[in-house]
Amino acid sequence: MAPVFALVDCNNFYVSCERVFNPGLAGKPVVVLSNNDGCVIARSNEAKAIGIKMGVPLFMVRDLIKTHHVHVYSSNYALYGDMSRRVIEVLMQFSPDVEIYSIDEAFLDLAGFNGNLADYGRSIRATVLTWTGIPVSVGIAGTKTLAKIAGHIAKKSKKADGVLDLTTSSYQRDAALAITDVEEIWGVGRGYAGFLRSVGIKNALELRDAPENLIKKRMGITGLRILRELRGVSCYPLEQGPHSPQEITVSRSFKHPLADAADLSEAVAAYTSRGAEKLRQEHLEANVLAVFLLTDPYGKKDRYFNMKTVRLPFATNDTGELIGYAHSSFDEIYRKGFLYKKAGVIFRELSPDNCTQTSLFADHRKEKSGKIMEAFDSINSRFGRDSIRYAATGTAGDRKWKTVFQWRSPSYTTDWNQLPKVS
DNA sequence: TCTGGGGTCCTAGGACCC
DNA sequence: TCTGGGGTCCTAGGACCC
Repeated sequence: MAPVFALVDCNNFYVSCERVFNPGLAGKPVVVLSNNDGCVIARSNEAKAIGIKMGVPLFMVRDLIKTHHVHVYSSNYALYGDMSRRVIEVLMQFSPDVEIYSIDEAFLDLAGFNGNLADYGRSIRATVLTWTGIPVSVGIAGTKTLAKIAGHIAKKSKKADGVLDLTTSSYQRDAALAITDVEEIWGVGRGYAGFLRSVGIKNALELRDAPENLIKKRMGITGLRILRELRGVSCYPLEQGPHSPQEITVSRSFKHPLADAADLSEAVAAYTSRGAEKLRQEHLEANVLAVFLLTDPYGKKDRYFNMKTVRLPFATNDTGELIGYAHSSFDEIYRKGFLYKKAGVIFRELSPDNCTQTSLFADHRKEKSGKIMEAFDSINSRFGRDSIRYAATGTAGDRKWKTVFQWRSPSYTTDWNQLPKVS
């Protein structure tokens, strides 16, 4: 059976989430910002039309925002994560095989579907909108790369109105490829686009018809796969089921740079603690831990970056143990005299937390740690994150490294105290 | 004079994604 | 003054081994 993929992509997802709970934002320019309200990471169509670019630092568009009365929100990941889960739930009703690709995108396997695919796509779009309030676009094709292209056109084209099926006509498929610039192709970023343009390949149609060896030479196996997917040969199957991460990172920039080891080691402890929670959530343990520190990468002078990686004597997800190792690593890379802008912790070589055979000593240690961590997590899940935490993550009221969210909307769906009020 | 070759593992860096 | 966070995969090169 020939594969058929539908890509369902939430339009301007974070902005759409804000609009669900604040309908007054409809038709108005809206942006959502990154951590510390640093950059614009989501824009409504109106904000795009004004010329606010993706990823632009807030201070560079202050004037635009003021003159056009743009509504500004800090990011609220608790809200977006919950809305994403709701969208996925709806999609599950349309196919038993759904791959959650990112917070705002999913692939559906529609290979077994008998009927009009475009109609089915329109039904998906209408249902998601009714049940969650989130507008989506749907692209349907024989490979994931072609489905991405279909989705992209579905979103922009007035005629498509949110849904495009490229499985029915090769004429239509070629037309879609011809209007897709190389930089819009999934897997082609700035580097590859520069190369492709330098050899005269400007759009997806020209890439599809390019010689394999030319592409292979400069873009490796990745390039070859893109080319084949454009030709309709599916190279990326639907990936389903519980996926286990290869690594877990927790890192943050600081609103204001930090110099003191005391502040930085608090931040490192807090990131380690958050990372350990993620490990336990995934039922994983880390065998390797890395800590890194860096100064302002945009700064001209006194730049510093360092990372220390250590292999742990036992795989663990115990917060206290991990903080101990993280602090030793931190001590090795911290240098007095620099202004640090960011710190982070990475866990690697993750193994399942159930079946590690170690030693008698380790088994005893693990049993104790497991019970403590279980209690720790259940308290925080019941009373909110950080209801209890390790003293190493800071006890003073002013933890200088804390991320700033000046314009955060309430967590309408995940916090009893912040439910929307109807009056 | 003539100085191998292949495999594996690890790491760093590049490129890309949302 | 003010510039996010968290991932994946691939490749090249070095170390090491036989």
